[in-house]
Amino acid sequence: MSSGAGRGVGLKELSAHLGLSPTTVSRVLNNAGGAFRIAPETQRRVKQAAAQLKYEPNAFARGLRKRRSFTIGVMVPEISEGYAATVLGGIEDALLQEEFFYFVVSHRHRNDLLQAYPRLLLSRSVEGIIAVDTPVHEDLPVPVVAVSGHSRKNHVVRIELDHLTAARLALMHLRDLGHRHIAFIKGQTFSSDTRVRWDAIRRVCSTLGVRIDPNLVVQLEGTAPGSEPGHRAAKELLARGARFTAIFAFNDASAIGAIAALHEAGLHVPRDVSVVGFDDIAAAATVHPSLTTVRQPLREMGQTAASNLLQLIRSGKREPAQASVQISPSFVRRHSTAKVAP
Amino acid sequence: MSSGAGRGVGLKELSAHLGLSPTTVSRVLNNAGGAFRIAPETQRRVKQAAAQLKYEPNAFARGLRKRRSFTIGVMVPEISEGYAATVLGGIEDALLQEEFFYFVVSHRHRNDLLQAYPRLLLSRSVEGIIAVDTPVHEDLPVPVVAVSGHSRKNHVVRIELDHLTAARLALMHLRDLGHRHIAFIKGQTFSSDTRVRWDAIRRVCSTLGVRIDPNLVVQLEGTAPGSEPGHRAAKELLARGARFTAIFAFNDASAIGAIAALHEAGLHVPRDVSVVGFDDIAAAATVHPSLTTVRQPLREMGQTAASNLLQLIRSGKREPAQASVQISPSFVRRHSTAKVAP
DNA sequence: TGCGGCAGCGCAAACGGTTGTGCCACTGGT
DNA sequence: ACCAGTGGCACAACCGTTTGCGCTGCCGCA
Repeated sequence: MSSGAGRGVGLKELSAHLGLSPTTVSRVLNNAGGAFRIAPETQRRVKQAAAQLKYEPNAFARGLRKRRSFTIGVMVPEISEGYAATVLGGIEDALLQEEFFYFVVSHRHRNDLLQAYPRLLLSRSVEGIIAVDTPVHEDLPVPVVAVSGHSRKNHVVRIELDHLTAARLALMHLRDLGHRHIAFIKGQTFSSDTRVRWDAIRRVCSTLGVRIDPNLVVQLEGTAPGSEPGHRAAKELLARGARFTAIFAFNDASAIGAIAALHEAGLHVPRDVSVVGFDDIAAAATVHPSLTTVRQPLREMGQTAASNLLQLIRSGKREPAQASVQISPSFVRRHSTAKVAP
Repeated sequence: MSSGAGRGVGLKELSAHLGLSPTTVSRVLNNAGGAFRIAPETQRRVKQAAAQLKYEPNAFARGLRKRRSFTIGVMVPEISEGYAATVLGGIEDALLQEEFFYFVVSHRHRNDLLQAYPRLLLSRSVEGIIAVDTPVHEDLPVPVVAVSGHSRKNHVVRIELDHLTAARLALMHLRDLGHRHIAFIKGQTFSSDTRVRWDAIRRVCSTLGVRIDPNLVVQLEGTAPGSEPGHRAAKELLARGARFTAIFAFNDASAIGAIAALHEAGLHVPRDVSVVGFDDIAAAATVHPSLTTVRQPLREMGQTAASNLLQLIRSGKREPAQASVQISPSFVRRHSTAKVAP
């Protein structure tokens, strides 16, 4: 009854208990002690009492007054998918040591949610937003960092893979193994990485002198998750009858589907056809044969996104120092690629 | 300049724009209109202006006054792992239609974080907590729902798989295929499901008349993620030299590792040995041979957890109506099991 | 004409902290 | 003995919404 009906002790109770004003207690606990000349002995008493009574400042009141929430919002297509979850892991790494929390929302490509969520997040007073593989339409009053979202907005920092290096890693590997007839599985049109990754492949191919046969290029179709679209794409490739000794797939899931299709056609991987994936998802190491792939350091991309956002928040400026941060892919050689048969 | 330095319009600006008091506007927007006799025409004007000026109430001020946050906290071991991410997807399904947001924290089995996070979440005024595969030590002043957390706390609602049915599905399948010598891979001691799942297996075995040979029981060891612990466990099993025709693994990851070990030993799956996994992770469908497994409906478990928590929050009582909610597993038959050779 | 009643709205005090400014007492210099 | 300077703390306004209560008219009834 004495300490009120609310949960925990408030600044009122604490200061009454100490015989001080809320002002003084607040100043001590916020370390305004230096600037505001509170007696060292008083500071000691205050801190001790706060610890003893387990005082926790009310986040609402503090946020209201200071106009800070120490919270950011993260928009992802779907949290349950490995891509987003891994990036979130990296985001969390960077945030929690700075005492920041985050809200996550999955828009599932629904347009109404894509419109509504930024506003809802803002009404929750987030201090910044990270958009993971998500387009940002509106101009927002807080800093925004995009991971793999190729937004044209010029005040949005983009964290993106160095696709040129990625393409080079895969294609040089295949070239060094002797492959000359390489087939490509492009991503679905709605996927934000499709275009930029394909552009990179074309540029690297022309640099390396690798010819791209239009007859050896297929595209993933449909929104089905997993390996099914890749399976279909590879079947179409086989149906065309053109000769090829290697496939560079858009991602690991489609590479796995392609391998299944090759097996069904009586072809052996990697003896008859080598396959290179992209992403290095968990399954890449466990499928048979294990997948040679270009690894996207998703966790690191999340970390980079979060620390960049925190920097923008601290600086108080919405305008970033640099509009884009490139992340380097690495190459994971496993057992789905081999020297081309003589 | 006119609308203030703050972000977005506030109740002040909106009411000034309308020539009304903040009181009236607030009442209309909160639908206290019926009780508080606001003219229908006025209500219309208010709502229209609010929509037009994109007014969003400040969550801090509202939370401060109403002592509600419309936010819950979710504790998981590690957000980037598929298990947690899938459960989170279900949680989100149930929360967002109720206008609730959630904070996620990953404790990574670190004891200091396990202690600190509940307090931190509370200081953010969460109205409830969902603990996913996470022990809850303290007695918290908000409702708590545990997913696969074998907590003894009696005021915590547990959402748990019906392990008895799960064991029955797998063991009846193996029995019907003719298997009599079944090996078991138990989970790591720190995993919360290990004990309860093993208990279920023992009970079902005795019901079905299946003998458990202690020499055919091994245990996962180490915190390494992925299939490595299962690989080691299966090697030990083989080293013991006892005859078996099937393995029931603790989870899909260890089943995949076990299959690799069997292959290395020159055994064919499923011709020589059948393998049943648990969970139905994404990789289960893509490994070779694809994995017969007991599917845990993780997303549904997340949904159930969230809607139960919301109910507790609404009721204002911390004490649940029922201490435990059982979720039914299903059985996914793929290609890692076959009839025992005659 | 007087008055009760109600429809329609506003006043001001919360909620729990932070912060610009002011007040008091003491100290030391001259 | 007087005043300036400073150390140590408190006053009160403020952040943006909600909410108990009260105020103003106008209408109807006697």
